[in-house]
Amino acid sequence: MPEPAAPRRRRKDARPSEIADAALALFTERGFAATRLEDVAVRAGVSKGTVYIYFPTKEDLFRAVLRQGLLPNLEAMEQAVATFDGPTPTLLRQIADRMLQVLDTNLTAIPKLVLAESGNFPAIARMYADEVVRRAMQLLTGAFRRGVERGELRDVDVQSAIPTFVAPFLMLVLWKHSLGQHTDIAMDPKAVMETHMDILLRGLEPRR
Amino acid sequence: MPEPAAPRRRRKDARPSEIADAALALFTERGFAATRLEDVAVRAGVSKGTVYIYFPTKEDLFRAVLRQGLLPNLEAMEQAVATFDGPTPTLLRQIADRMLQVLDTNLTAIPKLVLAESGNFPAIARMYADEVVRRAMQLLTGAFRRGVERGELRDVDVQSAIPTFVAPFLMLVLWKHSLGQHTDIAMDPKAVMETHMDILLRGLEPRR
Amino acid sequence: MPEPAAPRRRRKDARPSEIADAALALFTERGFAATRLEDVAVRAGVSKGTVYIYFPTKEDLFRAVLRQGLLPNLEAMEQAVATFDGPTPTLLRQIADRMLQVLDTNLTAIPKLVLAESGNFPAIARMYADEVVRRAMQLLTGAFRRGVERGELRDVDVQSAIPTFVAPFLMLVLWKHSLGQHTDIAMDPKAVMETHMDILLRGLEPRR
Amino acid sequence: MPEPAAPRRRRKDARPSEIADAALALFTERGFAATRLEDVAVRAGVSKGTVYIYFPTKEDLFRAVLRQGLLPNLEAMEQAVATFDGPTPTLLRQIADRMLQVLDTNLTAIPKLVLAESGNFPAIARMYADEVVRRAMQLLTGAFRRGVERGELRDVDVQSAIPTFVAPFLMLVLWKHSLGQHTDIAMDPKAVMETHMDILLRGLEPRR
DNA sequence: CATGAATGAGGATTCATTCAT
DNA sequence: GATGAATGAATCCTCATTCAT
Repeated sequence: MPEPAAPRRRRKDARPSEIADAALALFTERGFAATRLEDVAVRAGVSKGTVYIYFPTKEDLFRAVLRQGLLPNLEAMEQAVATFDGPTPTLLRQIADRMLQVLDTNLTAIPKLVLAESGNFPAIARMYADEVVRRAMQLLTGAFRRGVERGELRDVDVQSAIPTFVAPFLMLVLWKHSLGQHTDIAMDPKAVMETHMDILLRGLEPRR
Repeated sequence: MPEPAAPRRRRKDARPSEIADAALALFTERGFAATRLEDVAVRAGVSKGTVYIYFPTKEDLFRAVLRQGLLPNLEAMEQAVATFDGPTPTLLRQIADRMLQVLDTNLTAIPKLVLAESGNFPAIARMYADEVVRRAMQLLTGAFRRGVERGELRDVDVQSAIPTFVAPFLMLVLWKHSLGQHTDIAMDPKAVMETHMDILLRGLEPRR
Repeated sequence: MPEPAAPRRRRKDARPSEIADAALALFTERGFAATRLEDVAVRAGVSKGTVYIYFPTKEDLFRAVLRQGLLPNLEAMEQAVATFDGPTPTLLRQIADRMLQVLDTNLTAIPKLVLAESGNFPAIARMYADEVVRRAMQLLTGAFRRGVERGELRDVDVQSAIPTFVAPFLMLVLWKHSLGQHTDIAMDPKAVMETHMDILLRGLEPRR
Repeated sequence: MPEPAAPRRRRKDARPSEIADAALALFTERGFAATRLEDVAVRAGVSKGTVYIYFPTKEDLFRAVLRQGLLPNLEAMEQAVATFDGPTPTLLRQIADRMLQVLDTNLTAIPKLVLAESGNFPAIARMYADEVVRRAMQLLTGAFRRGVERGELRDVDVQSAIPTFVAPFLMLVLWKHSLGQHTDIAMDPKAVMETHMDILLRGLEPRR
């Protein structure tokens, strides 16, 4: 029968998201299994028990972490694409710029996390594939098709072209959260994306 | 009363690599922390104790897993590039083909593993970055530079162009070992690489 | 701007006993250790913190639970026996009837509780044995002895005969709070006590 | 990553039942919830982990504890009753004697345990009620009916008479494992059962 | 060499208890 | 007084590691 006491903070109800933020950082850094709930608590500035007030299990915390902040961005992009009106190459550049901005965000930790843990959480993998990957692909497929239809892009197999477009971005994202932390190999996001778009758009230029 | 000779185990020395293979598969699937030594043992068809005969600790097993099989391939490629003699676009296509072959290999599990665990094993991350990534980049940088010098490729920032070249392959590799297992979203490696090379080479074509 | 008087809580001082009642019910059902203070609070319709206003620790609550309601009944019986004036068999029947009435009371939960927790609370076990069991035995011993002296009961070893008299009642009490909740095996208290008294009194009839 | 070692015993495969014995003792003494697995381990002379080799969860251990040794005794008694051939009062005395022997056994701990935990384990309560209580009642009902039919016992409501017969025994059993441990109130099993059978059999004597 | 029973440190989870509001 | 968010000791359970056979 315990009996001690202790101080306490008392910060509004930002608690849950503070905890989820801390968890996202640690899960990304160490992986889900290797992260101790106590470390999450410490990083969020609360006690172990407090984490359990908001998240019944470690897995629930994991789910909450993934829920926060992916869809919003995707929706914004979908909106932007749907309402865009100029030439497709410009649209693609805009998307690339947007990605570059997201790179500075801690949201980029999520893909690495999903990738690393998909084997342990099939349900989450499925959810992510369906809700995020599929939608992102549709978004891009739409943009590409638009370009082809308007005669602004060469008539390639749109479906297969998507990876060429996104892969470098994904690579930057993963690099940032893995090897990039441990080596001095240069990987300048801005330069990479610029060169990438240069090559890609030239490679998609319609034949004269 | 003599006993019939019991059929003893064959290939006693294949043991270590059998164990490492099993470990690679499980580490990739579940991550290092979430994989139990016992499961590795079962998958390798040996007992828990036997694993310890060959690998003093779980981390040693991890290191052994990573050691097997990456360098050899890289060296072969370096050789191929060094001795290649035709036009650079052809060289790049050959490299891409080679990558496509590697995709069917269980070696592709390694990048995912390194990516997922780099946070927990900085030394390994460093090693991988230096021994594999750096070398691969030099290899490709060399090929690109050769193309530029021979007037077969446009004069782009070679350093920054590498990601555009490799990222789709990396993406296929990671997809195969993560979300690809849990969704029916199509991702045909052959088609992807073909379209990719098509766009890339066209995008790198020197101006006429 | 005056606010309408909010309907405040009535019976502020009924609180402690309401809480003790809730605790008795839950302790009996699940045992002391398996009962969470929070559940007691919920059942009593108050908050966790409120329980602590009245009972400094869980163990204090336990003690309070046991204190309520045992002695009063015992005293009443002692009084009844002391003042009874008719034939002893009738006295014994009256005692049995009284027991039967107590059976409908939630007081019967206490014996089960004491029984289950005596290992964890030796002090309470001792208290219960001395204050309740011993007194009850004296009470009954007195009644039996009176019967023997008045020639209304056979001359048996009074001390050893008590269990024969009370055990069926104890059994009904325990049954009610344990297996009786989970089976459809019939156990009709009235019939049992009737048959019991019939056998017992006949068995104690003095020889002609 | 732990790394220590430790000595080890190596006692045949009595392990499981040794552990179950230790658990029975502690569960009875303190209750299921209040017993720590570690204490069971210590008492059984093994380590915490070893308990889990044989019993996946604490609840499984609980079930195993209950399984051991109840039915065998019941079956033996059923056998004895079925083959008995003399006068019914003698049969009843034999049953009582047998109970008295069981009293010295640690099997008597089980009823207390079931009683205390039935609220937390309804399934077990049901099982115990059906497999043990019901069978025991049938056994005794049979014996009583036989007596009535042979004109050796008075024609009472057999069903309701059972409690009068067994309750004192049950009381001795419970007393032994609860208050009996904490008080000096005398409760001599032999004397109690003797007086009990004396009263009971006289009370059941058929009218001349 | 191979085995798998045994060990115990480590981490997830629960809940009695405190205290700012 | 009442509340319930916060705390952290206590406990269940897991699994890397050891070692007698």
